[in-house]
Amino acid sequence: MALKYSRQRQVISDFLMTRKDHPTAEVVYKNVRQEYPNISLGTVYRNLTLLADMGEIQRLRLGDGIDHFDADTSAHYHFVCSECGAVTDLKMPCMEGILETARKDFDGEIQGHVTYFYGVCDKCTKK
Amino acid sequence: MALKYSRQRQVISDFLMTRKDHPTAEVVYKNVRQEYPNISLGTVYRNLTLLADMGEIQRLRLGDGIDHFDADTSAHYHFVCSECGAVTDLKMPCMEGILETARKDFDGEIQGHVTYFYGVCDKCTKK
DNA sequence: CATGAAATCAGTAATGATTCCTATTTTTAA
DNA sequence: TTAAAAATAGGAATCATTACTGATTTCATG
Repeated sequence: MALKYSRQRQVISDFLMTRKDHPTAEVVYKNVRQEYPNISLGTVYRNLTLLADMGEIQRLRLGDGIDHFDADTSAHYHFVCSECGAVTDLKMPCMEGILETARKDFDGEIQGHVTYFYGVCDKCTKK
Repeated sequence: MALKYSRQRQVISDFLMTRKDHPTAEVVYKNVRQEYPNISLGTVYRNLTLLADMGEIQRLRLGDGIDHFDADTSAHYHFVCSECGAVTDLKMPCMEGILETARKDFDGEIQGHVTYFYGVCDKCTKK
């Protein structure tokens, strides 16, 4: 049960910290493999899940059916381009009080919320 | 290209209107099959997609990796129970101005947003 | 009413992201 | 040093969904 060090996990974590485009497991795999050719896709998935469970990274589910990962674990919102699929950070502040609003008239425990925005990104607009 | 009537699509649409629990394609399939035993799962998927594209129903992506469908196409928010997976409507008003906030400091066109809440539902809290 | 082109269907195969399995290798506490 | 626990590579399995195909249904037009 105790977590042991693993070179692979370190490399995955390091890689994710260099990226701000919220890559998928597949993208992580392809990139990490350049430095670590023998790593397997299963290992990438397992470690991404581990890191997310530990709270060291964030798993993003943005409606495209593919999980994206973000080394920035602070609360912030994302934008997804409907054309190219690019995911970018938004600079808007986290909505305070939204949970309070949701809790009104609701039986049960609301713990959090997920919000993301969609549309056409800058690059795709100019095409 | 012109849409033609189909009994199957009618039955699927009718069924969805009777439900307020946002069923998945599989659940729609199992229920519709009681009235229409020969319908195939592919037909259910195709028609749910068709209805969603026409704007007659809503496709919900709530982070559990399975699409849910909602005959209520008005803008409203949902709650997902992390324990039992149940999806329920929230009575809170749609957040106005959230798009305006998001558009600040962003190049590109923001068209909409997706928000859902998660936690433990009333029933699961009491177990 | 007849008819034929287009849409839809049932059934099944294929896809794609993700998870599971197993024999082997790595980590690390004692 | 060593042995138990954790992690790995590689591949098989899973599961939601989509694609394919030959047969059936719909419906505008004659």
